[in-house]
Amino acid sequence: MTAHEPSNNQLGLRERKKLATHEALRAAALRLALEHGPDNVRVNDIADAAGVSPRTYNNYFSSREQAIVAAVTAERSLRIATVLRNRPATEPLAAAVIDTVVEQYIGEPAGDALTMITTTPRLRTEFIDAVAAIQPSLAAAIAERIGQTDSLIADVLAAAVAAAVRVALQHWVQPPGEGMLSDNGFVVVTDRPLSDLLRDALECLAPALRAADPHRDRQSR
Amino acid sequence: MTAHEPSNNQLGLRERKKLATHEALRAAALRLALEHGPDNVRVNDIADAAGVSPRTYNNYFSSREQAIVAAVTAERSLRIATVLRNRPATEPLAAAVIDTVVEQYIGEPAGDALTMITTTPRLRTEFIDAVAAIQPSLAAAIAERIGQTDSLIADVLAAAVAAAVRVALQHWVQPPGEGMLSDNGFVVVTDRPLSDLLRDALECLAPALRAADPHRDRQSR
DNA sequence: ACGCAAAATTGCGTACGCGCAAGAATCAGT
DNA sequence: ACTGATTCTTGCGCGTACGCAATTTTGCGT
Repeated sequence: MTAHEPSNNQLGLRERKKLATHEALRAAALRLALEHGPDNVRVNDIADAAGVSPRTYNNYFSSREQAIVAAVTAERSLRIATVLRNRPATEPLAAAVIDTVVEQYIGEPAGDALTMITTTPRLRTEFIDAVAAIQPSLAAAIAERIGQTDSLIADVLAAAVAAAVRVALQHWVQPPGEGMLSDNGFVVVTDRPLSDLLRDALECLAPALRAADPHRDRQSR
Repeated sequence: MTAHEPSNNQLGLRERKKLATHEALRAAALRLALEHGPDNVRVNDIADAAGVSPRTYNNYFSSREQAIVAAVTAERSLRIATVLRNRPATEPLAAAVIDTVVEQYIGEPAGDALTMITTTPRLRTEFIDAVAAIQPSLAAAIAERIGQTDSLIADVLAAAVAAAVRVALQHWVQPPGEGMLSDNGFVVVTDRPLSDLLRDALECLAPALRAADPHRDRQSR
């Protein structure tokens, strides 16, 4: 009898506890970072607040900043996939992907944490790397839409989209020229809003997305 | 005037020393890794062999593996840019980029070190991250070709190309996911050579490259 | 209910990443 | 050549990352 599943959930107790500590660590990391500043919080404190040992922390996160950023990026990855799946199947792939991604990065519910991230260099780099986390779920959603068994194409497109988002974020926090240095380097001197940068960046990839779209009829530009 | 241009030589003594220690550290890291195995070499040993302090090592490389990988990836980044510039200007952008990139990743002169990298997990991830290093020089070459003043488009395309290379490498080193079953129940085995994976991955982005090409006339394919 | 296997947590020890400040080397102007 | 200003190097110290092995918890068969 292999079905010994707990009636409570379809997930074993083990997995639930794992997820619980994961969530606890994320929440504690974000809360402490917002309270005392991101540089004045030690791994020991986070582990303490989550009720685990510091060693356990490193079983879940490979760096201190990763937990803080993960709290913000956590569900954004999954939301992109689900939102993309709920788009009408008749919609062109390019438009669906671009609208979905842009929508997730401008409606900021975590505005407070977002400014902290963009103003702390260590968190910034970690955050920019974190957009790569959307690749797997995005690739799955794209593969589902184009109905391909070969995962390479979907992975490449998802990775390209993630890369475009990353570039847009880099251009957002850093104006490209070195001469544009403000005296303090203190942040987010944006000549253009993030939504514009995101749209322009993703628009570059639209032709590639159209080429992979199985039901591309005539799609206006 | 804070010009960094000594009249004596093309490059000041300061810069030359910097480059020399950089090169010494790379060479020492690669040599020691090949001799004693990548896990049996300490930062102290590398710094010792290069004649600098361990602290100086971290002024040049942010991680231990980075030096080893940098020894292999070092000039590949610059070679891509220069090769791309030497292509005939009339050639379509997509073909030039794809051919150039593929060409740089299959003619392996460092076959011995390459196997060490692909067999060591820590080095593998570092190597896959290292392909992102081609982005700046590639972006410069692309921007030069499309004659755009806006760096965003060139950056996005370069990042997308780098991401495609990264995905191809990931598919190369990883046997396909354990659950990769097609609808017929056949396992999709991607035991294909790296050059094929690279071409397929980059071909996905070809439409985007063509769309950005200023003199795209009639391009076959 | 019992017991064994798999897996997670934890303490410990070692090595790494990096900020800081003092010292040395290098560069520009006089 | 002298001088002051950058810039690189280095020792020191703190906090982090991670392998290892012992312990505890959970999963599953009997």
